[in-house]
Amino acid sequence: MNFLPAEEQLAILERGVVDLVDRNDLLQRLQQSRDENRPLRVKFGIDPSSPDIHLGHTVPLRKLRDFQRLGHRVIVLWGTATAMVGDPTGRNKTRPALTRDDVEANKQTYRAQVGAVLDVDNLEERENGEWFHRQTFMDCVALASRYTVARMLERDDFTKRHKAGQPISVHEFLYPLLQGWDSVELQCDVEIGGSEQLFNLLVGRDLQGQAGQKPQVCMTMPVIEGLDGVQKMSKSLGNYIGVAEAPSAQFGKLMKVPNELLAKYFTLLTEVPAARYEALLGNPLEAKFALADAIVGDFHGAEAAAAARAEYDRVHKEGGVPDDVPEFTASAEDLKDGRLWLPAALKLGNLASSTSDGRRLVQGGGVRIDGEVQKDPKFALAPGRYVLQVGKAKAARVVVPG
RNA sequence: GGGCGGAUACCAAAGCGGCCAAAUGGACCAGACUGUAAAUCUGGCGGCUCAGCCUUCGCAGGUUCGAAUCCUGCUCCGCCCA
Repeated sequence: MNFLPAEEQLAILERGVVDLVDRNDLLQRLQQSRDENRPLRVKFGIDPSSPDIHLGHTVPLRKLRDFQRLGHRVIVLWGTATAMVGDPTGRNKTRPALTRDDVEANKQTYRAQVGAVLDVDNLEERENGEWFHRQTFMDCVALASRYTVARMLERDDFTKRHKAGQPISVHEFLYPLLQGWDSVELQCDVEIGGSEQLFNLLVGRDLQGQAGQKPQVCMTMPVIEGLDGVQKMSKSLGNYIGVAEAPSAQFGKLMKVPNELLAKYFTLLTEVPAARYEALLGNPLEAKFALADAIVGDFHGAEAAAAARAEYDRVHKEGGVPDDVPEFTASAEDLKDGRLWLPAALKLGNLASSTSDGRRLVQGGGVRIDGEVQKDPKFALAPGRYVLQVGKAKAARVVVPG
């Protein structure tokens, strides 16, 4: 492996980074790694606590890919043990307890999706269950003795909760220690995490130092906001863009990203050089097309991206009907007098959550049949084939049997 | 262990015997305006072929012509003291 000069590597690795503890240390290690022709060990922990990954997760994954491309050793650490503890960072609600089976199942789906960013053939995969599942309670006590309450309380969210009189469970103090211990077990040179993870990453440094290892470099990446532009991207908030989603779905969602977030999305989710996208930002619409092109192209290829764009244009510019409209056929018992009541059709096609909802949408003028607005809630479809649309993005094809 | 307070729709939060499917705000959905987004305005936001009806206000009973509102028990949660 021929490593690039350390400074060049650093320039690539620094893009988009929030915290880097510490920069000089990283530079030196890169230098040393090059001199000794030894790749750095770079850890990223994933708790398989939810089954899907979205663009937010890809931010650190992309950083790992940078490391991977530069010839370093990327370790994906599956938090099979920690997922069961639950990371309290930034949460005000207790996570639902996961079973080992849940964790394993989530891990498998995650894994497939991680491949969308990382070269999975060139990856060290580990699980912290390897060591934590076999340790005893006394090991846990020993680990807990390595850190003080005062230091734990330094963590921002602990401080806040403590001051606000909100409860902090004892096991929540354990989480950073477990995560930090992973770094000791794996002898990491670098650990990557979201910016809210900084404290946890720093605990790893301390524990490594105590264990006689050279403390790891900590690198944190920004947490990206989702489509609402306010809250961090997350599946449960419904403001996410999934890695596994279809090209047209991703494209459509990317076009809904708030303008203010464009620069951030470009930096963190694409490789478009800063000079290029900054020039584009003057025209947010064009910039957004470029963004969607880049990202969809990344996951699905340039051709699929172009097709998604063409479809987007057709639907949004010309008021056309999307491709791949799901089709469903009404059954005899859905019909009344041989016709299908429109609100019922909307419900059947998942365009409305209930017939009441469907009725309201119709009355509100949000429903089109073959492109024509139909505002009569009593309207019923005669036998035939129709395209039903609710708003711009939602559509379904219905077949009413004759 | 003792004392006090609370549980209302997706969230927050009014309501405290009929005028309550339940104020208000946020989120969300649709419409207008924009070829993106934002801002603004409008409508909607339990279910039902719906000018009407049905099921909701932690859970289970009860009092009343009538309960989200009163009573009893239960569950859960928060705060304070120890």
